[in-house]
Amino acid sequence: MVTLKQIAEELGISITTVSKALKEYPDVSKKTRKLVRETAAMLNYKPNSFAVNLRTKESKTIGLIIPEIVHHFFSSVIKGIISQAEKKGYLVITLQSNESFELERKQLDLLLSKRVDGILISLANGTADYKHLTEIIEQETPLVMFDKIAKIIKCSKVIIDDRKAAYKATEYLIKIGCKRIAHFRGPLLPQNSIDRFLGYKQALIDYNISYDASLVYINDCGDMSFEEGKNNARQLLKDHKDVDGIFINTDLVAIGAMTEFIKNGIKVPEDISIVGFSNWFMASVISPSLTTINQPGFEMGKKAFKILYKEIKDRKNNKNISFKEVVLDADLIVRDSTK
Amino acid sequence: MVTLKQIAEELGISITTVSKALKEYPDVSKKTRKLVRETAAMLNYKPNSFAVNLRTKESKTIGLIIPEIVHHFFSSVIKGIISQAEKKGYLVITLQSNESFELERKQLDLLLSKRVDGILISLANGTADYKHLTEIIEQETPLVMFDKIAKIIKCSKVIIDDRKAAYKATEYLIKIGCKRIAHFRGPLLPQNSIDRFLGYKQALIDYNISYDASLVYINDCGDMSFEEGKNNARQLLKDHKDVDGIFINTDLVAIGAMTEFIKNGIKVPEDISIVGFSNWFMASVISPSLTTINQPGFEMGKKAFKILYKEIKDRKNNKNISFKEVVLDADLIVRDSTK
DNA sequence: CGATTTACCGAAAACGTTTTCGATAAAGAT
DNA sequence: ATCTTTATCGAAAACGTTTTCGGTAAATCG
Repeated sequence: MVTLKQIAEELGISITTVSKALKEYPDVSKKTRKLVRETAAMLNYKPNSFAVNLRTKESKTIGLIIPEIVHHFFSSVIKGIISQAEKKGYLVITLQSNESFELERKQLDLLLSKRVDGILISLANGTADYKHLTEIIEQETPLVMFDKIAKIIKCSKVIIDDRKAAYKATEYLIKIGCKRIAHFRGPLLPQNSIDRFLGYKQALIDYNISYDASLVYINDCGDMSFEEGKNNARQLLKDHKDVDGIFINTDLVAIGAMTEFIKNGIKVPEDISIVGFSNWFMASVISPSLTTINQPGFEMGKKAFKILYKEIKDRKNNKNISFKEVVLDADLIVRDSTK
Repeated sequence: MVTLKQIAEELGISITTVSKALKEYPDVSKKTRKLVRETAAMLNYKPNSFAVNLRTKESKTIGLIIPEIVHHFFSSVIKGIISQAEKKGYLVITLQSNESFELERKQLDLLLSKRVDGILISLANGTADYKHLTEIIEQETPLVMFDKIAKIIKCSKVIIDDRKAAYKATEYLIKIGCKRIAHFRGPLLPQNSIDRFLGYKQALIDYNISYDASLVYINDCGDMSFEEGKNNARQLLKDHKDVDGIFINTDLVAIGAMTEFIKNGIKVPEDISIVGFSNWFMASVISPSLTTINQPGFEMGKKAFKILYKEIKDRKNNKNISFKEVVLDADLIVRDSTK
């Protein structure tokens, strides 16, 4: 591997001058600058990033922790982050927490010891203790959270308004005439599930429909989502034959449920209207196509990186940083699963 | 950030001894070793990886280039790679080529200038020029290719036997009694599409069914896969009403096609048997469930990293490395879309 | 008791860059 | 001719490790 030293020796000048020539310093003559550039190109010189990192104390690398890679929404986010990072000359190291708090903490430690310039994270479902996050902030490593966040933590965040989106979904069901509306919700812990549930509940209340806890079914939204959807649908048919609308936490669960309804001779949307959540691409493709909330993963990833980038830059220039909280639009997309 | 120097000063000993104590060198007494460990823990010392990298000339980081992140198969591969890399203390930087040759080359350059310890790559569809790959090998950076590979390049590879798998799929259609078997193939370039087509053709020949080029339809397998499946199915119904079996390059296309058949009153599998490729998780979930070839993405990722890891280690110890070519099993999974 | 081994420690070089600060020579000003 | 400015360059320190190579003191041996 060719170094500055070798270029310097080749030309009989100092390392300093070579370095400066390559970095457009004003105190090196046009002639030597040209000369240096040419021989650098000739020798196929590439700066040793290890040395640059050590010297400049930054690696132009950020860390990313997500709960699960094999997931349409999260892989969209990753794509958004990487595409935006690339534009700014940053690379991204991806790790996954597998929805485990312990792993999440470990991965965070890993990233810190690698001294990434900043960290993007979407929390695991189980994360309720935030010490590992506050430590990062105290260490002055820029941190921005997205989608699955902890509201208490003082850092930038980019999210959708889950509550509002759920409200919109439920409100739509009400407006098309549904009287008895069930909800398949996610796990008890992540804020998103809670917010979606609260949005659902609020809409009912605002439109004078009494809230009935027995109409709320829980699922994990894990690997077995589709099956869970089917199971919940089956159970619902037993418990409440009068339900005419369901707002479901996740598209895949919704599709599972819809499949089960159709299999049992229940017509969608004639007998039951269904609204999902995510706008997973299969939602537009199945039959009947699924009315759902669009969760803009790609945009979320882009925005999250942009904010992180600004914080990294500001920190570098000793500007005081102010935390941002961006709420992305999550629109209702009406399709054929609602009448 | 606390350094070796600070620990040394705290204890009134040399940096050397601190470093050695932390790394279990034999020539430091139990007492000082204990002392050093304790104060290091107390001060929350973390080695500066930039300095370590520079000194040891390795970053414990590998690069990964894939054509597309938002894709079930590839995200499974990523997951396999990351999970395995983590076990060995490696982090992975992910980039995507977006199926563009130009981008692929650029990303490769990026990784090289970051001096990753090794590179994993799955080629873009358009890649036909391999200079950028041979350059890496000449630079002695370990490289292993997976799934979408270039056979000519001298490096380790992990793949499935696309041809054999396609043969199995087609053979199965023949054995269950299909007489007129169509094929929806992928683009002309990547070796996988070619091999799957060749496997299809070979099976026909071996079982004395004449190959009819008009029964082969092409699709891009891009974002519009589902639509392509529908379109091809529609076209097939116009052109060849006598077809009773189809082997389709990708599950999503297959599902699109199946949807279209069912919509037009063609019964699957009674009228037409369909075999897909990938074993995308929706394949088991739709109705009728899809017979398909299982493409083991997670295992492929794990295996690819394992091989890369060995090459990195061998290179470090100046052992001569021998390239491996691992062919993973890709079994036929029989479900309800074939009679 | 002298010689040799053993146990423990530290000085210093090296990795390759960036950046500060001085030095020199040429050019310009008076 | 002297003084000041400008243009151009390089020495050297620093970033924080790792590792080689001696060196000293204590322990062991004959």
